Amino acid sequence: MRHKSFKANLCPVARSLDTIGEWWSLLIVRDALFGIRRFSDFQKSLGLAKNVLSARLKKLVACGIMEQVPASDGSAYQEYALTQKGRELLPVLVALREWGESYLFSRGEKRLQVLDKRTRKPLRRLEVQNAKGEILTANDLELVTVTN
Amino acid sequence: MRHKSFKANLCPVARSLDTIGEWWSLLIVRDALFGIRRFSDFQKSLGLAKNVLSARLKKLVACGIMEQVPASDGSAYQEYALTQKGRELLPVLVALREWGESYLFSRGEKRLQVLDKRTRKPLRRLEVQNAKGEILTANDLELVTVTN
DNA sequence: CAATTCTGGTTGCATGATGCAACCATTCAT
DNA sequence: ATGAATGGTTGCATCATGCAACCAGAATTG
Repeated sequence: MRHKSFKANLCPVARSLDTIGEWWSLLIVRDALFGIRRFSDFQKSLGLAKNVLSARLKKLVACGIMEQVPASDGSAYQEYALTQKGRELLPVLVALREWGESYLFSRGEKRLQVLDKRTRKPLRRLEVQNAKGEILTANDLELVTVTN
Repeated sequence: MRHKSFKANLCPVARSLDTIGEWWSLLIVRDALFGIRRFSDFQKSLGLAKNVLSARLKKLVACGIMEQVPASDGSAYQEYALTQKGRELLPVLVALREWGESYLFSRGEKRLQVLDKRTRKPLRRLEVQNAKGEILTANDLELVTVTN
């Protein structure tokens, strides 16, 4: 059943999910952020069906999140690289990672963690803040309709 | 076709998506963060099929993201409220919102924006930072396997 | 109090999404 | 030249989603 479209939705969350909310899309972006570029490498890393991978990559290219570029090894193949639009999904992936780390692993359970490459230290935790840097919860927020 | 399970995945992103990556789940959490509690209000706000809403709410309760509580108006009905685990999805929703605001609306197009209720000002933008507060890109990150 | 409406679901079914496996054309390596 | 690697496409079965109808209990209205 075709998903309901949020393309015309006033809410940016809904529009984001319309673009990257399908099963597998964010995992493809995650892998691309960590350097995967080849069709077969995405397929091997994720273990998804090639027909679905093909469809997802096509959509990510069509949405401007990824682009196809000549292979970096000089061969005749093409690779998939994130655009700036795609790279700016990093906070989404990091937020998902932090929530998952906090709540979806048992103590002592093996997991993949992200570190700052240079310092080998964990990242500072993402916090929702106001303009002055005060940490906010959902209760501190309101929704308004704007046209900027 | 049943989605591949990421329950045993070492990556927290994959585990998060296993829990909240189904179509509609994050929009339900978004609405709950902004105060919706009743089955019919979720259904009206989102416009999704009642059978899917019912299944999603059941899963969110089973995963400990939401709980069923007596209705706040004293009637015999139940409401759905986010747990702390659910409320801590706020940065995920804010990150999705920011990306969507940046890339999925045309200039001048009407949209819903989140403001700090007290100051009426937009939020500070989420940034991926290291422990010292330096802003990082994906190129500055590495993945390691840990057991903490 | 009875009738009607509201609420929170459950059920049946059709369409599209995902998973699996096979197939195929081009490119690369030996 | 041959076989392997690469990047897909295709066919089909199983599940996910959307739609609409149905239903039981609670609440509201006259």
